[in-house]
Amino acid sequence: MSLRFALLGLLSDQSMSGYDLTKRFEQSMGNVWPARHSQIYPELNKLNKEGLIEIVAEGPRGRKEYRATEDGRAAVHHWLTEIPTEWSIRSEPMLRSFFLWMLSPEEARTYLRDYRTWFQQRLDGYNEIKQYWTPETEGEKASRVVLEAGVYQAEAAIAWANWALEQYGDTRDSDA
Amino acid sequence: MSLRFALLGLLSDQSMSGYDLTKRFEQSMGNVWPARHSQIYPELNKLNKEGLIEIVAEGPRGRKEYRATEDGRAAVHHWLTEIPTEWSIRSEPMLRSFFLWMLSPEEARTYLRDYRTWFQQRLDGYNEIKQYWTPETEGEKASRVVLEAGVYQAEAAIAWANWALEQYGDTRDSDA
DNA sequence: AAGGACATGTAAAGTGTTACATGATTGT
DNA sequence: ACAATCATGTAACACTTTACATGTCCTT
Repeated sequence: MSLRFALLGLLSDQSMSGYDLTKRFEQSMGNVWPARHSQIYPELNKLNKEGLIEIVAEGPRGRKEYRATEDGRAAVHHWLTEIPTEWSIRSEPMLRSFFLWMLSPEEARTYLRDYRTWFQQRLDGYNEIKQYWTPETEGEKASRVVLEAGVYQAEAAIAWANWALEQYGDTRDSDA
Repeated sequence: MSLRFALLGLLSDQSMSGYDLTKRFEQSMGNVWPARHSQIYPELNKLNKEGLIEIVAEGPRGRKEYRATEDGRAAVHHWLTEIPTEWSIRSEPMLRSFFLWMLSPEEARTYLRDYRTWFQQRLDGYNEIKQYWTPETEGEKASRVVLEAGVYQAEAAIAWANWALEQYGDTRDSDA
């Protein structure tokens, strides 16, 4: 169900095509809710048939630009306020960490350094965006708040990786 | 693919039945990779047929206790060292946060307070476990390291929620 | 004129959830 | 005896990924 509300929410803020939405998922949105174009396009057609979104413009190459209807925005509001949040998350990096005991200490440290590096790059990317991006729409202002969550999470992930590296016998601070 | 390695990893540390594994997922493992018994039992039968796990004991009510074979442990090692990690995660709470601009400030604050409360309860639970649980097997020692990741992340989530509450006009520190 | 980006779609396979289904054992 | 827990399984449906499929427009 979440994908449809993700699309409705994005189309409540700005009108966009499926192609634009796909890029959005590849960039920011996919960090918390991945989706491919093969899932997005059929869902848009469903939402359109249900009257939750409407076509506001057509462009070259069959491009269709959608925006959420009043019903669509109401559906997002209902979801946010009445439908209980699914709190549990799915994280393969953390799943893998449960099994670090099956690796040699050196292999485990390699994993933890990769983990740290990945989040460090995220963090660098987020800070870059913070520096050069000025949110304009209401949706972008909220995205800016979520971006900050990414910063907090990445910093926590890096701090944990450093702590875990000590547990796995890392004394140096290589690749920090 | 991840579920099979989660099961193989758990059964590399301790022999367990599908029922035991299901409880494991309801407790610790499900925090990072949820799974129900209806997914676990068929996967165990597949792993058994493939020779990656074997039955070590049978008990009352058709209980079957499994453990990973040498091949099974090798499969986990291969996964951890050779198969690239899927870094992106799936988090409905963060997805919802993208759309807080569609709520009234008071509704947004309610969501953020619920968010903070949920992570605070997680954190309390984690600290409780840290206090009374002494890891014994190698797998449990690694789980202890992952538990610490939960602590870091919950603390970061709470810190972010407090920051976000300020953005959404919260001055008091209610429900902290 | 050619390559890359734009643009949309479907089909098949794989993964995950909910609901259905059954029965044995243990503790009170 | 009854209730709770233990214990396993399947079926239908929903969601997600990968692969297939097609064609247009823009820039150099």
